[in-house]
Amino acid sequence: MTAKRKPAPATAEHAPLQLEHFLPYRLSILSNTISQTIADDYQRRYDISVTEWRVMAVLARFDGLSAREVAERTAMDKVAVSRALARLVEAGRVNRSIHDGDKRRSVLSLTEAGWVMHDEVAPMARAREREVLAKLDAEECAWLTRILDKLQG
Amino acid sequence: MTAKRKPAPATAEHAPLQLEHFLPYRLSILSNTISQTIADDYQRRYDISVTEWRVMAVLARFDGLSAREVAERTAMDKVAVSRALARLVEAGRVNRSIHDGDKRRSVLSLTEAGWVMHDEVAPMARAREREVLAKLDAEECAWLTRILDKLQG
DNA sequence: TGCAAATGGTTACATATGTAACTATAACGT
DNA sequence: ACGTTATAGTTACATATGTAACCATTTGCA
Repeated sequence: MTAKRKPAPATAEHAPLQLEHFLPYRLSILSNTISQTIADDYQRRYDISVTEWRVMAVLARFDGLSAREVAERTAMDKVAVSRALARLVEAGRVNRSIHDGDKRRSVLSLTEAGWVMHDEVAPMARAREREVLAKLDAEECAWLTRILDKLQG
Repeated sequence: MTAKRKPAPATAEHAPLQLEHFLPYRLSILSNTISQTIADDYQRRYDISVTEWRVMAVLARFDGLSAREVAERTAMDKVAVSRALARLVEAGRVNRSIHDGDKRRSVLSLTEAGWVMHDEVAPMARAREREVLAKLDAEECAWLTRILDKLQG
């Protein structure tokens, strides 16, 4: 029977990565787990994707943005935003009109239905975030914020 | 001209999320940025995806795993692993044979070519991780590890 | 003016990913 | 031994995402 789970003989020479201690890998797992947990709350119920929800969240805060501005604020690329908007407008959650002085730009805002959905989803999202952060004490929370700031800056 | 960038009038009642302070969102951006930076180092050069690289990294450490065991160790689902393996075997980077006592199982290991590539990519990945962590001081690094442990546990 | 370059946005294509159904083999209980 | 159930892995389909090419409009400047 073949040897199993035994480190490869050549380990020392080859210095393989230890994925479970490798920051990019750990972040990726953590991020996916958390985002998916939150998305599970609303994806089925409202038939909406994470990217669409992000667009709505931005429009809830900043009324009248153009698609490009939405892209900036969500860190999505313009194609992804265009697609999300197509679905959101189709579903009657976002209103799209044309900018007065520039016919290329759209002017975007949530519809009444969009607001209704937003007001149901936003508290759920916040609650999930609290659940995650509940695993940390106040000091750890503060460090986390600080660390994220430094890593992203 | 339409008002722009002004918070929506109904902000108070609707309590929109502030994406830039929302943990799941921040993690997602950070994780994607870092993973993509590393992937840029090898994707073009070796024509390999992040998932394929992860499979190779695991096989570099644990010789003779089955596909299911690879899936466990990479936190990928079995379909993703199956697809990654198909490409890796095709490209001559991974060797697949059948388990002695169980014809369902595969027995996987890196080929010589797989090792060569591994030995070029692994140091680059580690170097990128160091670049990221260089933004933090020793204390912050220690907290980050501790926080990730708690969030994932 | 008027024409090249830039910008906002969409479309088209290729590739990636998730879910469910499927095949083959093995394990289990009678 | 034998039918049921579980497991390893692949295939098929639908959906998502990234890249490049594209149209329309606007800007900059000769």
